[in-house]
Amino acid sequence: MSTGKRTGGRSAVVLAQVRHAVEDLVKERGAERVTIPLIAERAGVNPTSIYRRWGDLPTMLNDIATYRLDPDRPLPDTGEPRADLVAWAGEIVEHYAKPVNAALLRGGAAAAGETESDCLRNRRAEAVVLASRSGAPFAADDLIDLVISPIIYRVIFLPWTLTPDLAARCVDRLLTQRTSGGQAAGGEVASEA
Amino acid sequence: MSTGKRTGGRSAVVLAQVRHAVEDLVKERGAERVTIPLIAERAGVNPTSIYRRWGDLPTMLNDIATYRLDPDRPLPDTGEPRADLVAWAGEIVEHYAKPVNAALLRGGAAAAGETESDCLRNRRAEAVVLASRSGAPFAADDLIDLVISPIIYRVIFLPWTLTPDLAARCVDRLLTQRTSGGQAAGGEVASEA
DNA sequence: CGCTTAAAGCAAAGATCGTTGCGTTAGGAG
DNA sequence: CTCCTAACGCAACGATCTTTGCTTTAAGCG
Repeated sequence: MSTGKRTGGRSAVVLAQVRHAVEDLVKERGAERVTIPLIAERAGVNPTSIYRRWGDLPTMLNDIATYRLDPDRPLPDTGEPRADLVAWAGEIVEHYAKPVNAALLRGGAAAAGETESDCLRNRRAEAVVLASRSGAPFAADDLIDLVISPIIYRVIFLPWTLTPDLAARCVDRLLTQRTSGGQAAGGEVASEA
Repeated sequence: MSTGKRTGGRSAVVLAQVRHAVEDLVKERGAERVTIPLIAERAGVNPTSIYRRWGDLPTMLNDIATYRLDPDRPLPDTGEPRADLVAWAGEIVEHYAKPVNAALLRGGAAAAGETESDCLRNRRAEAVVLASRSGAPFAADDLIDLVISPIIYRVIFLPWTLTPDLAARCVDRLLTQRTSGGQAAGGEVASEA
């Protein structure tokens, strides 16, 4: 009885149905107008199952928003830094350009705050990895301020301004900045990775 | 009967009490765990009044988050661009460094999306003004990407990394960036101002 | 100082949500 | 194949939340 948890079969099906329903409803009504009974009905699942698995709505939204883009997808690593960064940032833009994922992110934002376990923590962990590659002329904090932040801000508040070139624009700003003083300030933020 | 609306006296008092209650409760329970009856009780006001005035919770949260920092506060204008920008950005950082306002912002984020009437629209309008001052070597979009975004991102997801020098760091990045190609790309975003 | 009516209070009915106890289904190990 | 039990379904209850019709208060105007 190694784990005791059940991962396959019915559980997995229910989970998939619930995720699907959440995405649908969040897309068409906004994260704030979604309720658990609503999701359960759409998913063809009993509300009790949802309550037992997640406890409450913010938790569920944050959870689903977190594991949507990646379990352990590999970071681009062609040896060409700029290309890798653009590819990475582009993935994020592309992902959140879909209204479903944007709405989920907004829901996750509402649940963020005190704790570090918000739905973007994986992204920050990736930033730390990218910034620590040998020769990277920027710190993880720069990646957060210059690449992640603009993308996420636009996703949440100005989704209609998301363009395919946003990733490249941000990366270029990052790489052409004078590494003034800084670079020693990195890693203080996402130290959990 | 010029307007028909009532702005003074009791209405104003109720409004103030409600705002106060919302801020209290959002601070101590998080925007996601606040309900209208709860607010009404804390404010010493009848729930019906709130339902009638705002309709529902997301609307109210967004509304209160919007008009908290400024009706028509004047933008810094000393003639010294860098100082003005740092003062402006500093106001924003200082404002959202208070947990109350950060929590409200998260609630507003959840309600944002399709429409432009989110709780940061006034900030973007200010960015347009600042970018259009004669001689400003940046566009409104740069101000959004390099100053507003990093601040807001940290407020929502990494509030404990908000430091007093953040404003200056962002402004310096803005002013030392090579105005590469760009500067013609401004104003497409917050044209409502 | 009265009139008009926007906005708040009150109370009760209706809808929705979240919890809990118990029976049923089916994953996983032996 | 069989047993054990994690996870789901069902049903009923209690606790909120939301709406609605009516009454009361007081802002703004003549």
